[in-house]
Amino acid sequence: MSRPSNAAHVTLADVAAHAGVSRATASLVLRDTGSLTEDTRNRVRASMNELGYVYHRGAASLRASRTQSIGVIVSDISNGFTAELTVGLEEALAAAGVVALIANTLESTDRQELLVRSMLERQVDGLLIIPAIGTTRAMAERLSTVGVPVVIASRDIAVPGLSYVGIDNVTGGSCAAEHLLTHTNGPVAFLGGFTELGPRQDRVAGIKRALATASDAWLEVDIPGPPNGSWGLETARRLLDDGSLPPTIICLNDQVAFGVYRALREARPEGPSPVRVVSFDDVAEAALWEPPLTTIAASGHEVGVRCADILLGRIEAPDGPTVRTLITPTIVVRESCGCLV
Amino acid sequence: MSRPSNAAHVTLADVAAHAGVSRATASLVLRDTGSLTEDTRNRVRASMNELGYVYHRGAASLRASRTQSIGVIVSDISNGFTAELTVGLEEALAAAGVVALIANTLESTDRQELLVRSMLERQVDGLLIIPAIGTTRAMAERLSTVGVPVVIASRDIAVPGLSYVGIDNVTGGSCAAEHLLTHTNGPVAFLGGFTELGPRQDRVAGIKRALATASDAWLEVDIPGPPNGSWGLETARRLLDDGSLPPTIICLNDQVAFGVYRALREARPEGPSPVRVVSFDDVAEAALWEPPLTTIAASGHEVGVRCADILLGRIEAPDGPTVRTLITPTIVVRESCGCLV
DNA sequence: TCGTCCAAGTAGATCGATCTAGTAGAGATT
DNA sequence: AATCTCTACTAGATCGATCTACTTGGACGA
Repeated sequence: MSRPSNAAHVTLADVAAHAGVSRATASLVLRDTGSLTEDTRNRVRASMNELGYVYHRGAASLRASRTQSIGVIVSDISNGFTAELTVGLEEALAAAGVVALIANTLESTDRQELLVRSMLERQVDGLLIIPAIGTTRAMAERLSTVGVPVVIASRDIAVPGLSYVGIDNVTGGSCAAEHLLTHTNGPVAFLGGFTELGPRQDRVAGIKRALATASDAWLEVDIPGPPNGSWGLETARRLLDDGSLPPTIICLNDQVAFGVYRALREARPEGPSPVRVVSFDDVAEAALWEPPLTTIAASGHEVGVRCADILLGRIEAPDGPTVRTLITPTIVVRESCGCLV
Repeated sequence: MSRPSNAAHVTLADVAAHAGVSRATASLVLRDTGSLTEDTRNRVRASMNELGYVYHRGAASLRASRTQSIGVIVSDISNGFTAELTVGLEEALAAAGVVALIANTLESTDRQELLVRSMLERQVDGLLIIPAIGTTRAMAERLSTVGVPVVIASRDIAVPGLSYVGIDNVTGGSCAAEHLLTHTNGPVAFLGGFTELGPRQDRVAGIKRALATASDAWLEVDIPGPPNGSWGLETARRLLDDGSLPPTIICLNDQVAFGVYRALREARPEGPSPVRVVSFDDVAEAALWEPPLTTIAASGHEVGVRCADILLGRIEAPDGPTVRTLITPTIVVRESCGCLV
């Protein structure tokens, strides 16, 4: 190979000199614009390959208006829904030749502010944020003045100037409750989720709305908590000890439901419990669980694609309107709700 | 608020003028170097705040050697181990003031090449890559000439000039098999994983090594496949139909094990099967599963931290040696292996 | 033959920070 | 008094691409 890898740094000027054209012409080749003969383009491209030229986007961003990148700041990438969202986003952005640069706040608002700064320093063309817990309205308002389009995902903070894409959790919640009402009644529990976040608030609101239509069912237990299996396990254990766990349970997500089932098995090792459980998310394990979980599925992928569409649109037309989109979830009926047994 | 948000763009020159100093001085304040009075620093910082100055890293990267960012290119961010790895990495980098820019190849080598390019165009100070399936040695060799330190994680491609951090899967495999040998014998199955990837190769190697020490146990079934639950379910169904599923099963990961258990439940709805299963990863659901999974746990977090250390070290000392680190996994004994029942 | 138009390409200023090579002035040393 | 050192600060070149405003040479119409 004739890779001149010891040359400190190959610039467009080097390429231009090698190809016998001016820097301006080489630049036109890079951006596939201007009127140049195909022969010139090929010669320049050949020189780029031969010299191992690497585009210097920082230098370009001094004059060009776009960097073909958007910043993605998520609260927790290890959350399955979030991961799925970024995949949908990246797929949709790839078609437009835009790269997503992802970073994690780990639910720290300090880190969130730092990452927003950092992304803006890198001249991203747009910003997608899943706000960390504790993000205040003031912080969100500041985002509307950063100079690039911003989309908030998953956790709603309604602020003028910011677009929002999320799941219609009110419908999700009522959907869960309505399904249970078709074949059960009595006290209902809702377990998990942080009260300061939209998803829990909306799901509970939807559940209450649905239960209000029935005279013989009511939300008796409503306990907030972390959205994971170990919290679900501990909490269900405690309620079982008290004898205060209703036989109808709606869990914030599948993870909490897994924990609840573990507690039920500990309490009754001899066989399945007669509880009815509905949860949210439909992670991969939900279908494999014993019993297979009835769960409210929402497509993170779809949310991601929608975010990409909005961002690309607003980058194209910065004065366009901000958008609010809710993706409607669907119920996946399996066995945990009790109706197929 | 006195936010002059309509000003097109605030530059260091504007800040300097506002604070009554030169651009050079303002730059020294930014970088916290040089000898300046505390009074001058404060005055400049006040001007930055007042004018809403945003650092332009692209411009800086024309002259400065560092961008305080490293590119992270992963094959699939929705994989729990990968997500955990990025979290460890980001935590360790944050302490050094370095930002990780993460992107997903979705297991496409084309996209991988594109993302490597894109990261280099952005002048990242280092690169962490979990190679996509199908990454050739030639591709990896090209990575050693990119001019910044590169660390390969998880999927080993031994190439001079590249560092590697991964899990000691040979030990993991032999550990799984040795544990099973303490209370079972006969035919063993290994299910899942792509043959072209190191993790499967190494785990099988470790298993074979351990089984070789026993006269009454052997690897009878060895089927590669995607590392997910639905493949595990289908494959176990097929083997059960054939009557060729050994009662001792090692699964590539917990997901595959979940699928296998689903198939077992379908086949014997009346109660638990007498199989012994060990898998890898110890995802959150493993402890909640019925039966709780015995699994080989490896810390993605630890791998991420180690990668950060190596990258930061090599950025500091570019001529330092490349490093190869293996993190030793540990077995988490629960009930699926049959020994606690 | 002249003027116009167009395709193909270029020179040089420019973006915003950083770096080099200084300067001015105060205090210490001989 | 002359020299040296040190602190605090600065002018101007510079990084690598892009953009504006040209030039050049040929084709075409009248």
